[in-house]
Amino acid sequence: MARALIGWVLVRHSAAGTTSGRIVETEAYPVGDPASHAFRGETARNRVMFGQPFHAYVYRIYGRYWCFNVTSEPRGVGAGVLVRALEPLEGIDLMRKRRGVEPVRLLCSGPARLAQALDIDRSLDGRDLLADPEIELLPPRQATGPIGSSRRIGLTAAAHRLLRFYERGSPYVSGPRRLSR
DNA sequence: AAGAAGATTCGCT
DNA sequence: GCGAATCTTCTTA
Repeated sequence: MARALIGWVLVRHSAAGTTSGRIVETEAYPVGDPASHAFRGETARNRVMFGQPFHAYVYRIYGRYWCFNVTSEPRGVGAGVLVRALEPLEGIDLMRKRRGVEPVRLLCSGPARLAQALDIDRSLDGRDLLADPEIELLPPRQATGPIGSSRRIGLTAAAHRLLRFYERGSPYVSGPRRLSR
């Protein structure tokens, strides 16, 4: 599913306006993965991961940022996909205002950056991404380019597995340019 | 009740 | 490349 989500469009409707972007980078956190928040069972934080698929799992990281995930398994099974980067589509000036930076390439190229650009926080945790009025996930509108995979970023546990997926050559992928090749 | 670690980003060297 | 920022969550005592 992490691979399949490349090219889908994440749309955020808020009072300030609409922002959206094409998903160009994801990471999978499957069942049995020691790096997954769901690995040690259900808790107050990760409870959404054990609910229905295609719902938003939003958590705080390092005390200052938010990360957005798409749940991926049926009720009772804890797993999800971290959305790591978007190619900005709508609301670019609003994203600039929220992020405090100008270059389009820096607006959504990282999990916490895209959450800030789309004003995603804990209030969206648990939302149905196929039916919610404020945040929605739409199928690809255009052809998706070739997809690459690599080890995941920033992890200590199970870092060797090829569970990161990205659109090859996209300038909107997180990290240094080599990560998009 | 206290402490350590964390799916990151940014600024400075 | 390195360290700080900053706080929630989970683990251990």
